[in-house]
Amino acid sequence: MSVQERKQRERAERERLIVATARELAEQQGWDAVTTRRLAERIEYSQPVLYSHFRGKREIIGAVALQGAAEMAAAVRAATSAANGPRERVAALARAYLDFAARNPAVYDALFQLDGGLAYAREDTPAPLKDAFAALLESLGEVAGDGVPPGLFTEVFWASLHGLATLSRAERLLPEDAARRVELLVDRLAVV
Amino acid sequence: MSVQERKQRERAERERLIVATARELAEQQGWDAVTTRRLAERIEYSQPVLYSHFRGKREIIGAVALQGAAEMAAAVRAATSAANGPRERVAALARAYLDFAARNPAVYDALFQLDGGLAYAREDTPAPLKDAFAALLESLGEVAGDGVPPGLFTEVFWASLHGLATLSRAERLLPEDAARRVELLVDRLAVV
DNA sequence: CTCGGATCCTAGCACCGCTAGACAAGGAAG
DNA sequence: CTTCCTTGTCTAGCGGTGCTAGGATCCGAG
Repeated sequence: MSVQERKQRERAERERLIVATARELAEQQGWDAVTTRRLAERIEYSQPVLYSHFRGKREIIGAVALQGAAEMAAAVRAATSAANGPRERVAALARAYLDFAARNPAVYDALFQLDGGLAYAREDTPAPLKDAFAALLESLGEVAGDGVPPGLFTEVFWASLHGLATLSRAERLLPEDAARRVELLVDRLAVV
Repeated sequence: MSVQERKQRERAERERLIVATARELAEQQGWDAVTTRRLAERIEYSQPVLYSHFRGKREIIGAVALQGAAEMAAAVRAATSAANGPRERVAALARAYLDFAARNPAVYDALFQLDGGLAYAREDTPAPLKDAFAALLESLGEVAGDGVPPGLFTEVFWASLHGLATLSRAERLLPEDAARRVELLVDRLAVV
């Protein structure tokens, strides 16, 4: 039995290697550069090995996305728990979110721009995604304002952050005003 | 000379055909289905003809984007000019923007999701793009609030709309709350 | 020691964006 | 009228993509 266990362990280890390598490659050269050939070469296996772990490239993107969702949730919680008062907590959340998106563009793309084959905003949404949304909701819910459902408010605030994240990275906004945009957004949206 | 003029006219006409066909194909089956082969087949010319009009696929996307920018600007202006009062004008703008994005997903992608080789938020930004931003600014500037630069406010409001547009189309938001999200956004961001 | 299943690789498919080079049409020059 | 040359278009092909069929090899079980 021990032999099978070892093999399973090795298999899981290789799967981690695939995901980590895909993420690394995407972060270095963009997702376009993550081809099955290059990925296979980097992990020092042949292409078909990838398909024994994942159905296809899409699932690999999805795996990176799930990893990223967990990290983003952690980053957001770390930032909010270090802040005092609802207003400052929301500002910290916004900064942490945008900072995560800017520092991990490939992961952010995997989460929200590319098709990783994941279901969002549904019952069968994977746990890490639900939890990332929950992390936002924890701090945003307390500034939703009277009569506004926390979930609805979180969706709006999140969408605004997402818009800022994607448009500024695509160089469609003036780069020098980034901080002031966040200030304005928090000031207006959050009810304190 | 008349012969050359006729040829120029025919050339311009064919270029319009290429852009229109690319847009149509993208709207029907998504941009992934817009391959140079399929596009060439649809316009009943061979592939290289495309490259005598555009540098490559990216430039074709850019051409669709410019066309879309003009239409979006017109749609936004039509909606705002029919509304009374700043608050209602902004609400009409938001609805028109999101409606345009929902009705023309491929064009919206060409504008803001894909790489069409266009420069944004710069001096050499093509006129239609500048004008589309101007169309937003005309109505949003009057609700920026004291001490907030209209351009900055427009960027934030636009980013929020963009976030709502992309996330809802990617099915990352609850579909039934679309209208309430817009209400909330306008209520909070606009100073009336 | 042999057998059989698991594991992995080579080779290849159909498609992609893009381009070199052949070829035909048509006006200009002799 | 013939020749030439430009202009326009096409066929064919290059190197790449995601993905897979089928053969080889390894290794534990009996």
